[in-house]
Amino acid sequence: MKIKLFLVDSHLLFLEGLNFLMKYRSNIEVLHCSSDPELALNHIKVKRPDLVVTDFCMKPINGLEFINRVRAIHPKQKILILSDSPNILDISEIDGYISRDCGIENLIMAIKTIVLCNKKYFIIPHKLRPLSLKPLDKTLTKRENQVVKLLVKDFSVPQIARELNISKYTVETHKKNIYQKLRVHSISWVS
Amino acid sequence: MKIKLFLVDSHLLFLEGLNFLMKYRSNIEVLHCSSDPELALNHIKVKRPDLVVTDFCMKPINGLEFINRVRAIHPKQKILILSDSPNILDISEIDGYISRDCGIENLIMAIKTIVLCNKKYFIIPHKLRPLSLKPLDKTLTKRENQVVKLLVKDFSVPQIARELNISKYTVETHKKNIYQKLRVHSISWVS
DNA sequence: AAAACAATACCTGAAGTCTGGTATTTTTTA
DNA sequence: TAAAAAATACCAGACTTCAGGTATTGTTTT
Repeated sequence: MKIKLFLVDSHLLFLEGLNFLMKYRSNIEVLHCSSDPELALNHIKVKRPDLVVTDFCMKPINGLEFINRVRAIHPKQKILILSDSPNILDISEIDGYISRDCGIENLIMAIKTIVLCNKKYFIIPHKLRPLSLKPLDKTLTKRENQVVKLLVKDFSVPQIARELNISKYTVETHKKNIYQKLRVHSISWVS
Repeated sequence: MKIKLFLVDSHLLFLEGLNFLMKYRSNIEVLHCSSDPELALNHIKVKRPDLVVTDFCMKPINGLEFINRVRAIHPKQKILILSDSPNILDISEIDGYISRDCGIENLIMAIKTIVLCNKKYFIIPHKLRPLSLKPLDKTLTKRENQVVKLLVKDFSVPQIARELNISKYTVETHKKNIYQKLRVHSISWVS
């Protein structure tokens, strides 16, 4: 019985390479492979993978939102984050984290550990800061999402205020709320 | 006659996938494939690829330094940057830039355009800011490199001062010089 | 209709950043 | 050895960030 996988990663080139590796260098089956998390969410309603392997920094929905929405469909779905940057991440919410610096053997090891041994598997790089073991109970609002997207693009508060046609004080409030919700203390922890 | 390539990327998993794709899905030959830029520099002394395809954010030497050192060996070596983050980048120094978001067909197109048509090929994402068309004439000193490495890890000036056992004023001076040399105004333009 | 949520706006103080300086000591290179 | 480069240290002013508030106006949801 083959392990069945979903692959989600905004980096198409990475995704194509990984899909190809899985096909010809492992006995793992890729049920669905997409650079669009929305599309992946549609497919997960009908196909049940053993594991979802996903990037964290994605558009248009970020990793946190993606995880939440996967879990809204299948609450016990196993998820492995495959990323390389400092993320908002609550490690109690996922089944594993592995860096892009790792090799394919390591990834396959992670997948097998999670699916076959029913264990969690973490390789946490220096830049990653798992901030809390409590679930992030609050999700960002529409406006907060707009603000966070500009913040990670390195827009300053006055620039965001101009962009969204609101007061700089409002932007500061949103920023404050975003930090509280995501339990971070600087925007570099997000991007 | 096959196009001969060097692949350099710190993300081993990405590299392995790409190498595999090149082998079985194109008639491009990968002469050397490495996640260690130092190692690649050693090999480029004896093997002459048509094109070096490389990441920009690398350890222990960054993309800028890597390009400089490749050019010190072969001044006319063609170089294609394959990356995904906002970089210090002088586009006049390289032959192409392509994002990881692109597909394999796009990458192959870029490679062929550069090698066979002898043209430059750029797909510049939103986050990338090519800062100057003049070459960066000054390289960072040893100490400045130590500082910049901590800065991109999101260390504050006081933290760096503690880490390196020097005055915060010294760190500020280094930071100022780094910004001037790299022609940036914020550390987020580097990381 | 009442309660909860979302979006807006303003204030303050402590801390940090950035840019403009000056200036000395140590190390490297010509 | 003399000159150049690197590393060190300090100052000030304008500005930004972060965390702590308060408070009003819409918009959903129960």
